[in-house]
Amino acid sequence: MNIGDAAKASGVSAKMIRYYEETGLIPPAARTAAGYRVYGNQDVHMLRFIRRARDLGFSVEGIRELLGLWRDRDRHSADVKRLALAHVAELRQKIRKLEDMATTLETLAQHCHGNDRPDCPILSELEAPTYLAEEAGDGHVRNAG
Amino acid sequence: MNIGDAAKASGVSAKMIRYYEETGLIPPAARTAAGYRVYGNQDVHMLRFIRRARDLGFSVEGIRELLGLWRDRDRHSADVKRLALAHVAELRQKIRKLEDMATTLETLAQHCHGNDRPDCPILSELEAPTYLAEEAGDGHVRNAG
DNA sequence: GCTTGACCTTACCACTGTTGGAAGGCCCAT
DNA sequence: ATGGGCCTTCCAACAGTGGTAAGGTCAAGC
Repeated sequence: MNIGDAAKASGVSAKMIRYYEETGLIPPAARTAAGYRVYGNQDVHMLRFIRRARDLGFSVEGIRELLGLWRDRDRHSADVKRLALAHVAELRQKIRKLEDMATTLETLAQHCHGNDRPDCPILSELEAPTYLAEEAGDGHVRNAG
Repeated sequence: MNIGDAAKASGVSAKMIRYYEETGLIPPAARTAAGYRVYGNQDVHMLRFIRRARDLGFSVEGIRELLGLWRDRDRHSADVKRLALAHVAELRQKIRKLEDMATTLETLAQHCHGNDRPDCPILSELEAPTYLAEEAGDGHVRNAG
């Protein structure tokens, strides 16, 4: 199977397959005399595994660890679980951050008349934080002059 | 004021200030005879504006529009609001995606014994989707086998 | 056997936003 | 004039993907 077929079968683009090989995420594929990469069903299986891990938001590094566990028949499911839960924690943290942004902005937008006048609390906020105020705990310089 | 002072005063790193100038987000700074960039209070003001917009998750492109509106004394607050709300929608979409990932993974992890045995539903899932099924739309479980 | 076209190869560039470093110039204080 | 700290530009890197160029290869048709 050539790379194009493997790509179709796995849902990972040929581009990405080469990239994963180059960065060592997957072992180098066998080659034909002409230099074409050759893949078997086992490889497609692995590629699919990778794609699903990516769909779950794992980074390439995370996937690397996951793959190691996957290949290790003597793995402990505790290790897999730990990896997954750590990733969930990361995800949740990102979500929290994004939600803070969204709610702040939404509150601001609610207070914006949204008409043809120029005055807008969103811009005011960006000029000088009021709602945001003390986000990163660096004290209170608060527009000293 | 040199770039270092402007950086400290605005919370945008000197590196980033140069980058923003290079990419046209901000106008080229005035220069001394020696080529040093020179900034005034107005510039620091703008830099702070940018930093806050970034803190709210706006992309550089979004900030570019925001800045345009900010500078436009004849702006309509409706335009600002529209921009902000569009960004909120993007944010919420990202959040939803992330949340889907997190809950899926969490569910999987709950079913994982997390012991020293190798069998683990997380890896099984990555091998062949069951919970995930059709990722982007309805989360219909298809365990037809 | 030759052409065509689809596919493959490597090797770059772009994007997004930020950080880091290197090599050298400038400014201020001493 | 020397030293330290700031400034300058350029180059690389991160993650991950898309794109493009220039060329080789394979399978088919005529």
